Amino acid sequence: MTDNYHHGDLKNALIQAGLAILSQEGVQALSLRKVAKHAGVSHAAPYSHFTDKQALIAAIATEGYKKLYEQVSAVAVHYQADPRSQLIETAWAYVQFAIDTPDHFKITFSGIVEREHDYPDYVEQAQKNFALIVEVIESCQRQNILQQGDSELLMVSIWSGLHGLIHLLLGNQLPSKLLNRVSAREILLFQLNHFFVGDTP
Amino acid sequence: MTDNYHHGDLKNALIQAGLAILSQEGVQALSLRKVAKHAGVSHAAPYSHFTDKQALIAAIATEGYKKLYEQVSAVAVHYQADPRSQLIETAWAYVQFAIDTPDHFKITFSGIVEREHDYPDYVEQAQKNFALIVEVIESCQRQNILQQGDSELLMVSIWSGLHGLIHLLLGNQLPSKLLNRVSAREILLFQLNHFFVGDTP
DNA sequence: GTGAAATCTTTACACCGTCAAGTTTGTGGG
DNA sequence: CCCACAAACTTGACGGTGTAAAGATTTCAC
Repeated sequence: MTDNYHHGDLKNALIQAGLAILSQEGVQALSLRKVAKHAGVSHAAPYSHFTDKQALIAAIATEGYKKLYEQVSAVAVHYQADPRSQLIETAWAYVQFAIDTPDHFKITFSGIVEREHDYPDYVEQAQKNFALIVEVIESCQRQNILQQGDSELLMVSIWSGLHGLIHLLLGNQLPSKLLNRVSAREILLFQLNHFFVGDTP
Repeated sequence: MTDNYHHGDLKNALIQAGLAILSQEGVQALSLRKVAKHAGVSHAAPYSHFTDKQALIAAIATEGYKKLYEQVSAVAVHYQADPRSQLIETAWAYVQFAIDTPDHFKITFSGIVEREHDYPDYVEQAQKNFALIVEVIESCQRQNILQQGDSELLMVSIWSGLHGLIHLLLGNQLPSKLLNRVSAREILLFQLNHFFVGDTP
């Protein structure tokens, strides 16, 4: 083995290299050639494992969903006994993931998927995350902490608020005037409060 | 005048060319060279009017904010007498802008602005839009349709829901199962209802 | 062991952003 | 009037990018 051929687990190494570049130089700097160089491999080597740059991005995005699921589900288990805290803290886990690794978050939710059939792994992980949040919401509904009715509609509404907050935060589109006054967590709590029964305006 | 030099209003022509490419081929295909060719000009000509590709994008984004302001303020005036409808319809105008010209919307809200000082026009238009929505919300507060208190905090919460919904819509990240059941407008109304006083869960 | 399949390299091409130098055009001061 | 100067635009070049094709090397099934 000349150390040049048959890296061993290049596919995964490329994903990890992509993540490293993503966290060090941001999403703008993520290129196939740079990923390849970072993995110590020729610039066309990635094409043995990914049909496309899109495919690499999809794999990185899938990884993002997996990591997000780990963190969110851990929080969900921890607050199992208290559905209200469970909803708040799982939502907060989303925000934290976005703040900690903004570029990974951006890629994960950048909407790479035009045709869902192209990246089944990605779709699977997305649905898994979706289902997890729906479960949290349904457990809130069972305890009458959230209103009864279409849990997916409720989920999308709450999820939208979450995503919008993150998107505005990462895009520097919230007036710093406001951010000096209230923290991201306070905004999140303020948002969520409008959905809880009883805590209404 | 050989028709080659001194185009007349190249700066604006480049922005329009960018918008054309954006609507025809999407944000991925937007390149300086293609914009230049589309305007019938050499590939380096844009550098006489924009320091950067970023600067062109900022100009296009600024244009997006202007167009958005026109549409939203027109709706705001139309529903002046009814603050509740005013909030609903201005929010819906946002969603429509995003659905009608998704790539222009994406660029406008892609968070190009790292240093706010770089593109003062962009920041100005952003703040103008922000202020407009805050006004709508404050007029709702005056009529006790929305809760009293920090209007900017309230605005950011509602705005987050709006942006999140749009982001998930444009990113194809809402389950089609749900979208077959409820329309984007119904999701928006469902969201907004949680903020109105009296219409509480 | 041998041939086929998988993995990786090399080469090549078109496109991209950007810079430097040169060319053309409009303009204002003498 | 004209001419120097500034602004607007072209040309050419550089390094980087995605990706396709062809060749080299290794592994693996038979």
